[in-house]
Amino acid sequence: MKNLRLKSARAALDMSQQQLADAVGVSRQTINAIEKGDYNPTIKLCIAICKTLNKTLDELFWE
Amino acid sequence: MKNLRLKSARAALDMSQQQLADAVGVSRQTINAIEKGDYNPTIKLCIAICKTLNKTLDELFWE
DNA sequence: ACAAAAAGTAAAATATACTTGACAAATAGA
DNA sequence: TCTATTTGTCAAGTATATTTTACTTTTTGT
Repeated sequence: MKNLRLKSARAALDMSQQQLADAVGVSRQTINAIEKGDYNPTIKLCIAICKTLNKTLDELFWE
Repeated sequence: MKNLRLKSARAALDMSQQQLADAVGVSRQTINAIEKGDYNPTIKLCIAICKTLNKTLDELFWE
């Protein structure tokens, strides 16, 4: 299932996938894959994404 | 840095590392390493741990 | 309509999460 | 003290997260 909360939080800051990827130090494809939902990032990356987007783990990754 | 919140939540349910490991489907060494803090589990595993211990991601893994 | 940027996707390579097996140190109970 | 359980730790192997390159499709701006 897609992570629409992540996509939405990124859009709210007007960031591209590339910009978010650069900010957290991964490739654009990794961000794309996380939003697409077909895999399982590390918690460290999730936390970096949350901090960049001013959200918490529960807000973006809790089910 | 050690994850003492995880260790504490596990102790509160009187579970051994082995029992938690079995409950979430990983090895005991993986649980030990996460509590020891010297690595970076996947979000899927973190969520499984949280559900088993009746906690949320923010409670156990947010900084 | 056109061009440029952003997003979706895929295959092969690399980095690292996680397993297995094993053993020592620490803790708990009789 | 003695034994059993739990925890800490290590090395080698396997599974998978992430990268790189590359190409197509979709969206955005003029």
